[in-house]
Amino acid sequence: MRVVKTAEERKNEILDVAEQLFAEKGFDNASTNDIINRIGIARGTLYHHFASKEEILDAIVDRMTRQSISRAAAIIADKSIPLLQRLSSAVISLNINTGAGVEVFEQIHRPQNALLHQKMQERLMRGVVPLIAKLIEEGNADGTFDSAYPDEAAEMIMTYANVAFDALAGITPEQMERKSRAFICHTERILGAEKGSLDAAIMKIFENNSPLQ
Amino acid sequence: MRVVKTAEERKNEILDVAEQLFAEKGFDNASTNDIINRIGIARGTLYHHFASKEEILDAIVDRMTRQSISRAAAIIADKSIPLLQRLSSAVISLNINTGAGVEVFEQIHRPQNALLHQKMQERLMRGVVPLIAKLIEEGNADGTFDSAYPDEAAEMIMTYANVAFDALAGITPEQMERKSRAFICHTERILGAEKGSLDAAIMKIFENNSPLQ
DNA sequence: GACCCACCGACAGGTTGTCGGTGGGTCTAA
DNA sequence: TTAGACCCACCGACAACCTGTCGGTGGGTC
Repeated sequence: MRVVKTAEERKNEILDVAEQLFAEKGFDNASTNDIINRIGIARGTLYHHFASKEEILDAIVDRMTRQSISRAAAIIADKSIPLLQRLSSAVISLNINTGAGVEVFEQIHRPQNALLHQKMQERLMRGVVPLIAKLIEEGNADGTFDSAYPDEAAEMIMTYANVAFDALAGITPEQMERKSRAFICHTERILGAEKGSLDAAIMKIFENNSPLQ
Repeated sequence: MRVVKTAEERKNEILDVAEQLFAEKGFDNASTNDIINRIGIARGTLYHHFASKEEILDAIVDRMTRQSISRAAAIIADKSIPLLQRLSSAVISLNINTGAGVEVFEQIHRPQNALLHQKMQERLMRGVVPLIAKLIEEGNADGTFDSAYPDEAAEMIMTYANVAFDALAGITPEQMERKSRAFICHTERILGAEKGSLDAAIMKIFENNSPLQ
């Protein structure tokens, strides 16, 4: 029996299942047959809504990053929060949670998902770096920071955050602690912030019970 | 007429052609048929020497990175060269030339080669970061640097160098200049080196006519 | 009752990896 | 010096997938 849905409804259904499958098996190993079988639609239906498998991937990346970026943008724009706390919250929000569930997020970093990972990183970077750079300029103006290269500083900080806090598999809490401390220290230095100032801001975030969103 | 070669000879032949093809068309778009046709061997021959297409990719990554890493290691170990110059030379040598020709190197960053790129980066990082970290410790001891986290500092610097100096396509010389200056400035800050000290060291390298090797 | 568009599924043309068999080169023994 | 045995690089047909195409169909709406 043929089930008809609106294009948008069906598209989202396809993206949901594809996201699941790409996370489970990797982009290369998950086939379009897997997708249509799990949904129960025909081959032609899938290709009626998406021109190619890669277009499905792009749509997923779009969906996943859009949410993260707009959340970070909201944090950054909220001038009622102290500058250093806005910076920390934004960076943390991007790396703790990328919009999807944790299992999905964990699987992204397997070699089979290199393409997905690269596309997500590129998209995230393109969206967030300019926002962070603005924040750094704000800090330059009020004396919190002393950075001659706000854009490049933002790029370096975000790049490292993205890459370094990727492969968390099999890391001990002590290693994680050290890694985080090092990241904070280096970020302070890059921005020319007072030593310990960022660290203090982060502490304050975690004192409030809602570190994110 | 059947041509017989030693296993090693044939393996290298396969890797040479595969490297060419992956660079030309990308890992996904270059098929094993392309490889065997260009060489003029049968399907079975290729799979007699390599268990899978991915194993071929791994072997190529291995070959390409091994050379770069050992060159950087040689520079770093040469204590007759001033510390700051060793650091600069090593980092530059890794990013200017990754062992292969320029055309090959340029193609690595296209989306189709995400897997190759990721594998190369991981391998390069794993090989080089410990060496740079040792160098930083050396600088800590003699007062050139002041770094509480040598490993993480090395990781951050190398990560950014790898990622940032990847997508050079369509960048103007001015942008490149600015990007490089920013990178040098941030590296000095991360390492706690005196301002301008790294910059001076790099200038000296380029005064001698042989900046690399 | 006509029209639109989501849906269908067979099919073409490609892919990777397998497997039983073959023959060139070498080593040994008569 | 020659005959034979053996090893292993080589072969190519084949199975089992894969992605993307296309002419056709029917449910819902106007």
